[in-house]
Parts: sequence; structure tokens; C-alpha cells
Amino acid sequence: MRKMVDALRENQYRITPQRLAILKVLAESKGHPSVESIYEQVQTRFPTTSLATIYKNVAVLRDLDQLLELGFSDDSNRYDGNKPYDHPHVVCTVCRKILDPDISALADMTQELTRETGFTITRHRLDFFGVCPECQARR
Amino acid sequence: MRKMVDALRENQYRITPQRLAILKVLAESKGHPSVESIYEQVQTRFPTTSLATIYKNVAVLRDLDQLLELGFSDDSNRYDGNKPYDHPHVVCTVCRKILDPDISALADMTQELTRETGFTITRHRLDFFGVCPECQARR
DNA sequence: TATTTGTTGATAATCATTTTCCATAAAAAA
DNA sequence: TTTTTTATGGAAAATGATTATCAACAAATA
Repeated sequence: MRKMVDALRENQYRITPQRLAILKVLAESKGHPSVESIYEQVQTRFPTTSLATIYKNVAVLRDLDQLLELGFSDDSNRYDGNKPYDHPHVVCTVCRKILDPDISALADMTQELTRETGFTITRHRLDFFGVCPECQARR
Repeated sequence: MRKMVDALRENQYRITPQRLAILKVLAESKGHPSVESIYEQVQTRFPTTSLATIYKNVAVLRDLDQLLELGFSDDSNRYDGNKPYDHPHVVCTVCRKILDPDISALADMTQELTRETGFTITRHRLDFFGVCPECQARR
């Protein structure tokens, strides 16, 4: 949250109430909200907020590396403002919940890949898909 | 190729020249072609082939688990008819080339995740992004 | 061969998300 | 305060890969 505000300031972006509200939603969200979800939460404080504003600000934060954008192939984007760097996810295919599991082995993999393939690896994406315990119980 | 034909037969799909041409492109492609790329290759043999036909057949093969569909968040789909099961990829962000690196540790990860999170993991997706040696040299 | 059923090809329609537009409002600078 | 610059809101438009449509065609079946 503080870091995000600083990043905005450093880049001459103005600190507006809407921006603060968006930052707050992102900082307080322990999940991985969608644009729509951020929109709904911001609207509880600022009922006139526009979807366009959310999109514009999410893009700004993403470009400032303050936000990890998780794009899925079905055009559903989700955001993580608490860990704005690549990390693995476990996605429930029923309720769309997303968790951050602890997996350490990835750094090693990247190094090994660089050696094996000659690629300069800059990013990665590791997602596991399945059904969460809650959704399993609901059957 | 043989396996794909069998799968089609077993499911009462007819073996048409266009289908065979698509299968051939998929089987012979060592890369990860896009629909557009399959289309272009099939057209060299069947100039009147329609894009719709490619889409329909790719969907059939995907549903028969004969084809791995790699959807990226920018709406670019790529296909692998040689290894129609989840496996890691290294993607060059410049030329869009895709390689299959050897990474074994994934099965263990899935097991560990099941234990940790209670999820029933059915699929995964591991992509590394970077620049391939050829594109690095071209700078 | 005649009949039935599945497939193709060409084009139009779709779809939801994301962008664009611009007048208004608000923040920073002078 | 006044001026300048940037952000917002509301609606409309774009986006563009994929899907639907359907007449014409081809493969399987009787």
C-alpha cells in the first residue's frame, strides 16, 4: 500500500481518492480479485466510480510493477497487489478461488533452464488446476 | 498420427482428406503451431480449405485428448499433437518459438500440493518466458 | 444405387473485456 | 487565486479470435 503510493508519486501520478480506494482494495484483498470484483468493492465507498477508472488504474499499477496480472486463456484476468512478482498458483476450477502454495524449487528450475536452453528467462508462470476441498464437499 | 486416426474412428468421426491433412501437419510439426499456421500448411495441399474447418477439427482432437491446447492470455492459442498432455514450455517472447524442456520435478509438486491444500489437482501449466539464443544474437 | 448422415467452405454473427472518447471535475503549479 | 495539467465518469465503440449458420458436398450404410 505504502509502496504503491510511493511508486505513484515517484512517477508523477496524482494521488486521488479513487486511486487510494483501489490501492486499499488491492492491499487488503488476500485473494486474487478480478477487475469486476475491485470495481464492486470500490463502489461501496465511491458509488459513482467507473469501470474505466478501474481499468486505467490497474494498468498503471501493472506497468509500475506494483501488481501481478494473471491472465487466463478464457479472458479472465485476476490481480495480486500483495505479491507483485511471479509465483505459483492453485486455481479451483469450480469456484475460481486462487491460492498461493509454497513451492521453492522454481528458482533452481530457471537456472537449469538457462543452462540447458540458452534462453534468458525473465518470467514464468506455474498454475495448478483442480477442485478445492470446499467444492469437493459440495458435491 | 495413427493414434489420432484411431481415436477419430473409435468415436465415429469420418476420415476425410482435410482431416488427414490436419493430422499430418500436427504430427509432423515439431513446434507448437497456431490455428493460423495449421491453416496455412493445410492450404498448400487443399487450397480451398476454410479456417472454420481447422477450428472444428482442432476442437474435435482437443476433446478427444489427442491435442494439447496451450491458451495464452493474449488470445493466442498454440497446439501440440505430439505430446497431448500437460508439460512445461519455454516460450520466446520475441519470435514466439516454444520448446519442451525436460523437467521432472512436477509430479512430486502435484503430490505435495494435494497434501498441503486438499485440492484435487487435475491439470497444471508451467511456462517460462524469455528470449531464445537466436533472438538474443539478432540484437 | 439410393438414402442417410456427417463434413466442408464461406461468410456472418458473437462475445465479453477492454479502450476510446470527451466533457467535467479535481489536483498541482504558478 | 488563477492557470495548467491530469484524472474521472459515462457511454459508446473496438477488438479479433472463435463459433454459428447453412447450402453444397462427400462418406458410410442399406
